[in-house]
Amino acid sequence: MASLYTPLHVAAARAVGGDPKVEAPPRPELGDFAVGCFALAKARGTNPAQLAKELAAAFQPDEWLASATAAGPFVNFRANRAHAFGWIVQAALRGELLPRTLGAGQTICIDYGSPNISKHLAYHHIRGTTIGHSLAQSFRALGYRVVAINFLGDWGTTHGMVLAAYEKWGAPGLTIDTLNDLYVRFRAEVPDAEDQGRAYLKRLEAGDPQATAMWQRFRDVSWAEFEDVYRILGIHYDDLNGEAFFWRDADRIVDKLRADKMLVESEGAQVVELPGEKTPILLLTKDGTTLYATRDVAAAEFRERTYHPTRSLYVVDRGQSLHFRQLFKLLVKMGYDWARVCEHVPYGLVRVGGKKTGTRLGNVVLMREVFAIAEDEVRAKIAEVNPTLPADVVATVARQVGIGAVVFANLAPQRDKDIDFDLDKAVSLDGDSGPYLQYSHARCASIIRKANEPEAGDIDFALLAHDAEWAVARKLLEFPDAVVRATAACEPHTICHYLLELSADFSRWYTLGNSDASLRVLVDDAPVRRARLALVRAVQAVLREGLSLLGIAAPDQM
RNA sequence: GCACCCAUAGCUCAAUGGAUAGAGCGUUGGCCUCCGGAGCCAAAGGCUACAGGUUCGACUCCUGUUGGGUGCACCA
Repeated sequence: MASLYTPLHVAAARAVGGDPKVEAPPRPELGDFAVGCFALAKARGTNPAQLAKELAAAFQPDEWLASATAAGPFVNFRANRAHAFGWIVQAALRGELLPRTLGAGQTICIDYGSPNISKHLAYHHIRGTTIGHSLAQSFRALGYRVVAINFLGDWGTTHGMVLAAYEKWGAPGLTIDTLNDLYVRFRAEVPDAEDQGRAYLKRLEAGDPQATAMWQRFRDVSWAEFEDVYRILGIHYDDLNGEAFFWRDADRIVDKLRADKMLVESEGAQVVELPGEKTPILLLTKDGTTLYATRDVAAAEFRERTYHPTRSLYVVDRGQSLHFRQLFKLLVKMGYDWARVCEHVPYGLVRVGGKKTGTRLGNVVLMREVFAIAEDEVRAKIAEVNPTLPADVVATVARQVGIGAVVFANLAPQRDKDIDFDLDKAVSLDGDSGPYLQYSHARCASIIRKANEPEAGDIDFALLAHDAEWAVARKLLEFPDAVVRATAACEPHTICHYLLELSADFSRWYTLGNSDASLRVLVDDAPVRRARLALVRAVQAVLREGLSLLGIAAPDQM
């Protein structure tokens, strides 16, 4: 089950036999594909270095691979470049580098974003939102059916508190700012805020029409603002059933647990003891109001019943690990064997000043503020380096590139890493950044614009003789592996780093033309120009799709 | 107290158990009468927190220690 998504990888594996891993050698001068002979030698009871030597000696060149050499326990293969170029460019242009049917017939539920209503979208929300969106895009690209779920936090004691605060003080117009302020003030000034919140929740769960109408308005106001942000980020949700959609299931769930003798009363609340857990999981308060665990059970049942997913992902910060571990154990205890498809996909905190942020902690940085600053940075940069860009293009590009910078900065580190919020870094346009990828793409587009010639039918790829050109093509071959690994491990950052490498290889090749005009793409020699242009088109296609998998736009100029 | 996560260049981060641990930022020095310099090249910078273990091979897996972060019943 090695990662063999191209005919060249398959050829290398076949030359060795068995089911080997085909990887890139650490240095290109060693070859294009490497296969370690450790496992095979062990199976045959021979020495890996000796086996590698024999395999290299027995190697017969084919249309894909030109030669094989043994290097210690590795066999290194060199591609038949001219033939490989043709396949790579064609596959890239047709969008066939990725295994498009890998996920055929499989459904992936992804719960991500899922903010609380009546509260700001803070900067730290961007982490889970962008990770989830990138995973959704990547699974879709591989042919999985994806259900993007926004499990809106629109029920519970918190919202009882906002309603109670509104009743107490009112608000100067209903916006998410005024609602957020109500919540913060209520917690700060009312000693028994939580009790009052629960009392109001009880009214909601009893069907109080006034309370329900008010709650609905708060939800609508909140969603309108969230939707604006999702539009900017290019996110579309398939399922918007928030917590409020599920609280009515609590009675049925509790009754079932009681009938199955799992429910225990502890300190007046309804709980379930879980194997291996010191603290039980709470289902109902002593007032009888529902708790999030109960609503999560209902939501999990709904997702299984409605979508029957092969994987059901919860992209939620690491702070909720314990909750999800308990939730999944509860599902198992309830006899749901489908609970094994549920996975918590945790990510590290976005810290400010080394500390966790939160509405209650009062140290939130707003997402829209960071976006605005990023856009300003881009506008300033454009004024400096590309002053002739038309004003309407500037407006669009400033947003695309500004957002690209912020999104990339959040996707590039591994999920588990905590991130310290650093404004300069989040909006950086230089170095390993979203704008660098976008810039590489825009350069490709610029060359193609300037060439102004149709994609030629007959291309002699043997004319691409420079190592820098081959390095680019070789890197294109790694695109499928980067995307498959991203989905398998739920780690979008593998795509980020792949695209940085591709852009770097492209830029290196491109820059050769600065000192040696014969190495430029747009040379007078028509056959050479056509071949190089085809390679540029292939790079552009992969950059564009790769960026889309990250949820980042790919403007043609910037 | 218990649990989970993290520790790699001055800083921010990479590295499917494999070959000489790589980028960016910052520092120093180069490269466009330009196919877009938001770029490229080069130099300098490492006992991969520490100590053991597993194996042909460990930044990667296991155990312990230290340091930091986050959770641990009526918030979500």
